[in-house]
Amino acid sequence: MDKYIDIPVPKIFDFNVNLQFLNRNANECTHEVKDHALIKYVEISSLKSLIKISAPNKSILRLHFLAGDLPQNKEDEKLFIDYVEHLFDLNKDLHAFYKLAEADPLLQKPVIEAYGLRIVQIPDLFEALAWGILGQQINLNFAYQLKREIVEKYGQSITYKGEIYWLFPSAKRIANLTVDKLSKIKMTRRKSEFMIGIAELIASGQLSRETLLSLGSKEVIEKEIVKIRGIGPWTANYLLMRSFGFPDAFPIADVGLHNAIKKQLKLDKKPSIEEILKLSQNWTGYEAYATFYLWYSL
DNA sequence: GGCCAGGTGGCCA
DNA sequence: TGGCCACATGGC
Repeated sequence: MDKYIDIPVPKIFDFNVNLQFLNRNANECTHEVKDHALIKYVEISSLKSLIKISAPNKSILRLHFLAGDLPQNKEDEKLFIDYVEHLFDLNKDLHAFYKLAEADPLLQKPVIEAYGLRIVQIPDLFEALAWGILGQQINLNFAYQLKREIVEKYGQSITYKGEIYWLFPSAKRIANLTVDKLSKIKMTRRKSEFMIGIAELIASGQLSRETLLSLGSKEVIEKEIVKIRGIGPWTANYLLMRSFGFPDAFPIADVGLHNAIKKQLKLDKKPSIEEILKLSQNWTGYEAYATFYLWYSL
Protein backbone atom coordinates (compact mmCIF):
# COMPACT_ATOMS: atom_id res chain seq x y z
CA MET A 1 0.00 0.00 0.00
CA ASP A 2 1.51 3.33 -0.88
CA LYS A 3 -1.54 5.52 -0.66
CA TYR A 4 -0.94 8.85 1.01
CA ILE A 5 -2.57 12.23 1.63
CA ASP A 6 -0.73 15.52 2.12
CA ILE A 7 -2.06 17.91 4.75
CA PRO A 8 -0.91 21.54 4.99
CA VAL A 9 0.27 22.79 8.37
CA PRO A 10 0.17 26.27 9.89
CA LYS A 11 3.26 28.43 10.27
CA ILE A 12 3.97 27.94 13.96
CA PHE A 13 4.39 24.19 13.79
CA ASP A 14 7.41 21.94 14.05
CA PHE A 15 6.78 18.24 13.49
CA ASN A 16 9.96 17.11 15.21
CA VAL A 17 9.26 18.79 18.52
CA ASN A 18 5.80 17.24 18.54
CA LEU A 19 7.34 13.85 17.81
CA GLN A 20 9.69 14.36 20.72
CA PHE A 21 6.72 14.95 22.96
CA LEU A 22 5.07 11.78 21.65
CA ASN A 23 8.28 9.88 22.24
CA ARG A 24 8.64 10.99 25.85
CA ASN A 25 8.05 7.62 27.49
CA ALA A 26 9.45 4.23 26.52
CA ASN A 27 6.34 2.51 27.86
CA GLU A 28 3.99 4.38 25.54
CA CYS A 29 2.07 1.68 23.71
CA THR A 30 -0.59 3.37 21.58
CA HIS A 31 1.84 4.79 19.06
CA GLU A 32 5.39 4.38 17.86
CA VAL A 33 7.88 7.06 16.88
CA LYS A 34 10.57 5.94 14.49
CA ASP A 35 12.50 7.21 11.49
CA HIS A 36 11.16 10.74 12.01
CA ALA A 37 7.60 9.50 11.72
CA LEU A 38 4.64 8.63 13.89
CA ILE A 39 3.04 5.23 13.42
CA LYS A 40 -0.34 4.74 15.03
CA TYR A 41 -3.18 2.25 14.83
CA VAL A 42 -6.36 4.31 14.72
CA GLU A 43 -10.10 3.74 14.57
CA ILE A 44 -11.87 6.44 12.63
CA SER A 45 -15.56 6.06 12.07
CA SER A 46 -15.68 2.30 11.36
CA LEU A 47 -12.27 2.11 9.70
CA LYS A 48 -9.30 0.62 11.51
CA SER A 49 -6.05 1.65 9.89
CA LEU A 50 -2.39 1.62 10.66
CA ILE A 51 -1.24 5.09 9.63
CA LYS A 52 2.14 6.72 9.38
CA ILE A 53 2.56 10.49 9.63
CA SER A 54 5.73 12.18 8.47
CA ALA A 55 6.83 15.65 7.38
CA PRO A 56 8.59 15.63 4.00
CA ASN A 57 8.93 19.41 4.28
CA LYS A 58 8.00 22.25 6.64
CA SER A 59 4.64 23.05 5.14
CA ILE A 60 2.95 19.65 5.01
CA LEU A 61 2.31 16.48 6.91
CA ARG A 62 2.11 13.30 4.85
CA LEU A 63 -0.35 10.66 5.95
CA HIS A 64 0.45 7.14 4.73
CA PHE A 65 -1.79 4.10 5.03
CA LEU A 66 0.40 1.15 6.01
CA ALA A 67 -2.11 -1.58 6.75
CA GLY A 68 -5.71 -2.25 7.71
CA ASP A 69 -8.64 -0.38 6.21
CA LEU A 70 -8.25 2.23 3.50
CA PRO A 71 -10.51 5.24 3.05
CA GLN A 72 -13.07 4.30 0.42
CA ASN A 73 -14.06 7.75 -0.79
CA LYS A 74 -13.49 11.46 -0.34
CA GLU A 75 -15.67 11.53 2.76
CA ASP A 76 -13.52 8.91 4.45
CA GLU A 77 -10.39 10.79 3.44
CA LYS A 78 -11.80 13.92 5.01
CA LEU A 79 -12.28 12.04 8.29
CA PHE A 80 -8.60 11.06 8.31
CA ILE A 81 -7.52 14.60 7.49
CA ASP A 82 -9.72 15.88 10.32
CA TYR A 83 -8.13 13.30 12.60
CA VAL A 84 -4.59 14.45 11.85
CA GLU A 85 -5.56 18.10 12.19
CA HIS A 86 -7.17 17.31 15.52
CA LEU A 87 -4.23 15.19 16.69
CA PHE A 88 -1.74 18.02 16.20
CA ASP A 89 -4.21 20.80 17.00
CA LEU A 90 -3.44 22.38 13.64
CA ASN A 91 -6.45 24.66 13.50
CA LYS A 92 -5.20 27.00 16.22
CA ASP A 93 -3.52 30.27 15.40
CA LEU A 94 -0.71 30.54 17.94
CA HIS A 95 0.60 34.00 17.03
CA ALA A 96 -1.13 35.70 19.96
CA PHE A 97 0.12 33.02 22.35
CA TYR A 98 3.69 33.39 21.14
CA LYS A 99 3.46 37.13 21.48
CA LEU A 100 2.37 36.96 25.10
CA ALA A 101 4.82 34.15 25.86
CA GLU A 102 7.82 36.09 24.60
CA ALA A 103 7.12 38.75 27.21
CA ASP A 104 6.36 36.29 30.01
CA PRO A 105 9.15 35.35 32.44
CA LEU A 106 7.77 31.83 32.79
CA LEU A 107 7.13 31.08 29.14
CA GLN A 108 9.98 32.87 27.38
CA LYS A 109 12.39 29.97 27.51
CA PRO A 110 9.91 27.16 26.93
CA VAL A 111 8.55 28.69 23.71
CA ILE A 112 12.04 29.14 22.31
CA GLU A 113 13.14 25.64 23.26
CA ALA A 114 9.99 23.99 21.97
CA TYR A 115 9.15 26.24 19.05
CA GLY A 116 6.26 24.80 17.06
CA LEU A 117 4.95 22.48 19.77
CA ARG A 118 1.20 21.94 19.72
CA ILE A 119 -1.01 20.43 22.40
CA VAL A 120 -0.92 16.93 21.00
CA GLN A 121 -4.44 15.60 21.38
CA ILE A 122 -5.93 12.32 22.50
CA PRO A 123 -8.81 12.23 20.02
CA ASP A 124 -10.80 9.37 21.55
CA LEU A 125 -12.99 10.43 24.49
CA PHE A 126 -12.72 7.18 26.41
CA GLU A 127 -8.96 6.95 25.95
CA ALA A 128 -8.52 10.54 27.10
CA LEU A 129 -10.64 10.08 30.23
CA ALA A 130 -9.13 6.70 31.04
CA TRP A 131 -5.65 8.17 30.70
CA GLY A 132 -6.64 11.05 32.94
CA ILE A 133 -7.83 8.62 35.61
CA LEU A 134 -4.70 6.51 35.26
CA GLY A 135 -2.55 9.59 35.72
CA GLN A 136 -4.24 10.71 38.90
CA GLN A 137 -1.90 10.88 41.87
CA ILE A 138 0.76 8.44 40.66
CA ASN A 139 4.07 9.00 38.94
CA LEU A 140 3.84 9.16 35.16
CA ASN A 141 6.11 6.23 34.57
CA PHE A 142 3.90 3.98 36.60
CA ALA A 143 0.84 5.38 34.82
CA TYR A 144 2.39 4.31 31.51
CA GLN A 145 3.01 0.82 32.90
CA LEU A 146 -0.64 0.52 33.92
CA LYS A 147 -1.75 1.77 30.53
CA ARG A 148 0.39 -0.81 28.79
CA GLU A 149 -1.09 -3.61 30.88
CA ILE A 150 -4.64 -2.50 30.11
CA VAL A 151 -3.95 -2.02 26.42
CA GLU A 152 -2.17 -5.34 25.94
CA LYS A 153 -4.84 -7.19 27.90
CA TYR A 154 -7.98 -5.60 26.50
CA GLY A 155 -7.03 -3.68 23.36
CA GLN A 156 -7.01 -4.77 19.73
CA SER A 157 -3.86 -4.90 17.67
CA ILE A 158 -2.52 -5.17 14.17
CA THR A 159 0.81 -6.65 13.14
CA TYR A 160 2.89 -4.96 10.50
CA LYS A 161 6.38 -5.98 9.47
CA GLY A 162 6.73 -8.10 12.57
CA GLU A 163 5.69 -5.37 14.99
CA ILE A 164 2.48 -5.14 16.98
CA TYR A 165 0.55 -1.86 17.09
CA TRP A 166 -2.19 -1.38 19.67
CA LEU A 167 -5.50 0.36 19.85
CA PHE A 168 -6.66 1.57 23.26
CA PRO A 169 -9.47 -0.72 24.52
CA SER A 170 -12.99 0.30 23.60
CA ALA A 171 -15.39 1.59 26.24
CA LYS A 172 -17.59 -1.42 25.50
CA ARG A 173 -14.79 -3.84 26.35
CA ILE A 174 -13.94 -2.15 29.65
CA ALA A 175 -17.62 -1.70 30.55
CA ASN A 176 -17.97 -5.49 30.53
CA LEU A 177 -15.24 -6.00 33.14
CA THR A 178 -15.70 -6.28 36.88
CA VAL A 179 -13.82 -4.15 39.38
CA ASP A 180 -12.17 -7.32 40.71
CA LYS A 181 -10.90 -8.20 37.28
CA LEU A 182 -9.64 -4.76 36.29
CA SER A 183 -7.92 -4.13 39.61
CA LYS A 184 -5.80 -7.27 39.06
CA ILE A 185 -3.70 -4.76 37.22
CA LYS A 186 -1.95 -2.93 40.04
CA MET A 187 -4.47 -0.16 40.07
CA THR A 188 -6.51 1.07 43.02
CA ARG A 189 -10.04 -0.37 43.20
CA ARG A 190 -11.21 3.23 43.13
CA LYS A 191 -9.53 3.83 39.76
CA SER A 192 -11.06 0.60 38.44
CA GLU A 193 -14.51 1.73 39.56
CA PHE A 194 -14.04 5.13 37.93
CA MET A 195 -12.85 3.65 34.67
CA ILE A 196 -15.60 1.05 34.41
CA GLY A 197 -18.21 3.65 35.35
CA ILE A 198 -17.06 5.98 32.59
CA ALA A 199 -16.82 3.09 30.13
CA GLU A 200 -20.46 2.22 30.89
CA LEU A 201 -21.60 5.80 30.31
CA ILE A 202 -19.83 5.91 26.96
CA ALA A 203 -20.81 2.40 25.86
CA SER A 204 -24.46 3.11 26.60
CA GLY A 205 -24.37 6.36 24.67
CA GLN A 206 -25.10 8.55 27.70
CA LEU A 207 -21.71 10.20 27.33
CA SER A 208 -20.15 11.14 24.01
CA ARG A 209 -17.82 13.63 22.46
CA GLU A 210 -20.61 15.08 20.35
CA THR A 211 -23.08 15.65 23.19
CA LEU A 212 -20.41 17.26 25.35
CA LEU A 213 -19.18 19.51 22.55
CA SER A 214 -22.76 20.51 21.77
CA LEU A 215 -22.95 22.06 25.24
CA GLY A 216 -20.78 24.83 23.82
CA SER A 217 -18.60 26.58 26.34
CA LYS A 218 -15.78 25.00 28.25
CA GLU A 219 -17.35 26.11 31.53
CA VAL A 220 -20.60 24.27 30.82
CA ILE A 221 -18.79 21.12 29.69
CA GLU A 222 -16.61 21.19 32.81
CA LYS A 223 -19.63 21.58 35.06
CA GLU A 224 -21.28 18.63 33.34
CA ILE A 225 -18.35 16.22 33.45
CA VAL A 226 -17.28 16.83 37.04
CA LYS A 227 -20.64 15.30 37.98
CA ILE A 228 -19.22 11.98 36.81
CA ARG A 229 -17.63 9.91 39.55
CA GLY A 230 -13.85 10.00 39.18
CA ILE A 231 -13.71 13.23 37.23
CA GLY A 232 -12.70 16.22 39.32
CA PRO A 233 -11.53 19.66 38.19
CA TRP A 234 -8.10 18.39 37.17
CA THR A 235 -9.35 15.58 34.93
CA ALA A 236 -12.07 17.80 33.48
CA ASN A 237 -9.54 20.42 32.45
CA TYR A 238 -7.13 17.75 31.26
CA LEU A 239 -9.85 16.46 28.94
CA LEU A 240 -10.77 19.94 27.73
CA MET A 241 -7.14 20.61 26.99
CA ARG A 242 -5.92 17.29 25.59
CA SER A 243 -8.97 15.99 23.79
CA PHE A 244 -11.31 18.90 23.10
CA GLY A 245 -8.60 21.39 22.25
CA PHE A 246 -9.73 24.27 24.43
CA PRO A 247 -6.64 26.50 24.54
CA ASP A 248 -7.93 28.15 27.72
CA ALA A 249 -8.49 25.00 29.77
CA PHE A 250 -6.38 25.14 32.91
CA PRO A 251 -5.58 22.21 35.21
CA ILE A 252 -4.29 24.63 37.82
CA ALA A 253 -3.86 22.04 40.56
CA ASP A 254 -1.51 19.99 38.39
CA VAL A 255 1.67 18.87 40.15
CA GLY A 256 3.65 18.86 36.92
CA LEU A 257 2.70 22.49 36.30
CA HIS A 258 3.78 23.37 39.84
CA ASN A 259 7.12 21.63 39.41
CA ALA A 260 7.72 23.34 36.07
CA ILE A 261 7.04 26.77 37.56
CA LYS A 262 9.33 25.99 40.48
CA LYS A 263 12.06 25.00 38.04
CA GLN A 264 11.65 27.93 35.64
CA LEU A 265 11.69 30.51 38.45
CA LYS A 266 14.24 28.58 40.53
CA LEU A 267 11.97 28.64 43.58
CA ASP A 268 12.77 26.74 46.80
CA LYS A 269 9.34 25.22 46.93
CA LYS A 270 6.34 24.77 44.71
CA PRO A 271 4.14 27.84 44.18
CA SER A 272 0.75 28.16 45.86
CA ILE A 273 -2.46 28.34 43.83
CA GLU A 274 -2.65 32.07 44.58
CA GLU A 275 0.85 32.61 43.23
CA ILE A 276 0.01 30.63 40.10
CA LEU A 277 -3.12 32.73 39.57
CA LYS A 278 -0.91 35.82 39.69
CA LEU A 279 1.73 34.37 37.39
CA SER A 280 -0.91 33.29 34.88
CA GLN A 281 -2.77 36.59 34.70
CA ASN A 282 -1.42 37.34 31.25
CA TRP A 283 -2.14 33.91 29.82
CA THR A 284 -5.83 34.61 29.29
CA GLY A 285 -7.15 32.46 26.48
CA TYR A 286 -4.00 30.31 26.34
CA GLU A 287 -3.74 28.75 29.77
CA ALA A 288 -3.68 25.26 28.25
CA TYR A 289 -0.84 26.16 25.90
CA ALA A 290 1.12 27.76 28.73
CA THR A 291 0.63 24.62 30.83
CA PHE A 292 1.61 22.33 27.98
CA TYR A 293 4.82 24.20 27.20
CA LEU A 294 5.69 24.19 30.89
CA TRP A 295 5.12 20.43 31.07
CA TYR A 296 7.37 19.99 28.09
CA SER A 297 10.07 22.08 29.78
CA LEU A 298 10.40 19.50 32.56
C1' DG B 1 12.17 4.21 55.40
C1' DG B 2 9.41 8.12 54.38
C1' DC B 3 7.52 11.13 51.22
C1' DC B 4 5.66 12.36 47.01
C1' DA B 5 3.46 11.15 42.43
C1' DG B 6 0.21 15.13 35.89
C1' DG B 7 -6.25 13.75 42.30
C1' DT B 8 -10.68 12.32 43.91
C1' DG B 9 -14.53 10.92 46.75
C1' DG B 10 -16.10 10.43 51.19
C1' DC B 11 -16.49 11.63 55.78
C1' DC B 12 -16.67 14.95 59.41
C1' DA B 13 -17.39 19.33 61.72
C1' DT C 1 -17.88 25.11 52.50
C1' DG C 2 -13.53 23.50 54.22
C1' DG C 3 -10.21 20.24 56.11
C1' DC C 4 -8.47 15.67 56.47
C1' DC C 5 -7.70 10.95 54.82
C1' DA C 6 -7.44 6.55 52.25
C1' DC C 7 -6.16 4.82 48.10
C1' DA C 8 -1.80 0.86 45.68
C1' DT C 9 2.37 1.17 43.97
C1' DG C 10 6.88 2.94 42.28
C1' DG C 11 10.79 5.94 42.49
C1' DC C 12 14.04 8.47 44.85
